[in-house]
Amino acid sequence: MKIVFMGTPDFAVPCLDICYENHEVIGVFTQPDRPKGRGKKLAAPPVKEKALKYGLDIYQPEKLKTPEMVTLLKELAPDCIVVVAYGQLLSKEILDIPERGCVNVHASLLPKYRGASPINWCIVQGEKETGITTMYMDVGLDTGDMIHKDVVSIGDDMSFEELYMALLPMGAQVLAKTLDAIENGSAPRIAQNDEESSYAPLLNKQNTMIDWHKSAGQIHNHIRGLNPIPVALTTYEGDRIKIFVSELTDMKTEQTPGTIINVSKSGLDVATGDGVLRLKEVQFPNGKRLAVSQLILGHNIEIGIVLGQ
RNA sequence: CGCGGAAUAGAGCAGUCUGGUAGCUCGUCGGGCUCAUAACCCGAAGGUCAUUGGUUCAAAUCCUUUUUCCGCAA
Repeated sequence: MKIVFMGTPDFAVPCLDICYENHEVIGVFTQPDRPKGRGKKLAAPPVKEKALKYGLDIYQPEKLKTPEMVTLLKELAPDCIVVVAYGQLLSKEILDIPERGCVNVHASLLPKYRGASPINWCIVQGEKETGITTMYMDVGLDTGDMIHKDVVSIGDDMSFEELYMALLPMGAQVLAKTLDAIENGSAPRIAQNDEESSYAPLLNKQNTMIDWHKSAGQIHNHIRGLNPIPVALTTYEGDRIKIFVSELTDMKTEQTPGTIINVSKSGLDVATGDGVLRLKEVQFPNGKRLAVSQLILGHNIEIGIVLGQ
């Protein structure tokens, strides 16, 4: 099939590989280069880097919903448009262009966790399993009819990073299966049950701060679901510190939530709204990400200090 | 040149403001204690104080060049 591929971050790259290997990619759409990092350096999205290696035609429109882009896509005349974490919505006009429809790869078991950060939210909410869903796109946000679904289980201490690495190749596998089915006309159309849907909003600075009044289990999920991006935050004596890894304990306490009740090589034991959570890996300002056993060699962490104040 | 911070032993840090003997906690090595140990005791090795130039009798410390790293903001 002739495919137009739309995608931007790392997660979309293996999907581009699959399209390139099994089909004819006649155009790649990705977000424009943006100033990134500390200086102001212009950085190309990962999908663009890979498309350049393949020598594919690259388009980076600021806005996709323009008459020029619609005309361009009509001229390209793809059989199918594949969208993976592109970052822009497609209008009805564009959705109607490819004869075999527009396919989206989404990193959750739809209709749950529609939206921008499904992988993070699955862990934060303590889900036991998640997966990849492919669907025919419609004008809604991740609301189209589903095609294929693959499931992966989530371990109790699995971090976002680990789950992400598991889903990365899976996305490409499911996409490959889906494209084959579309090509030979055997792709199902399974409507989503909106009653069961939930939404995974983009994570921002507001919801990365740890609320120590929650239970140890909830905070543990929060920390591992945000590790390493965008990472759970709290404060220590006014300094913002990042928390990467935590561990559940059997301990109980009546201390104010956030209070450091013990410091050892094993970690920082912190009181929560329900139970005690042991912090294993943290990062202080100007410092590197450190295991607590390393941290306490040079930092004097005082018992009794209350985090998050 | 978006804003700010940092670079000191293998690791994590103090010392810099106020220039004057290179320090702490770990780790490593040797020895001791112990039924034994990641525990405890004694001892040792290990630094061109990131880099360039300057000021000074004297620079980790003050001024300056470059590089790298971190946080914020995007």
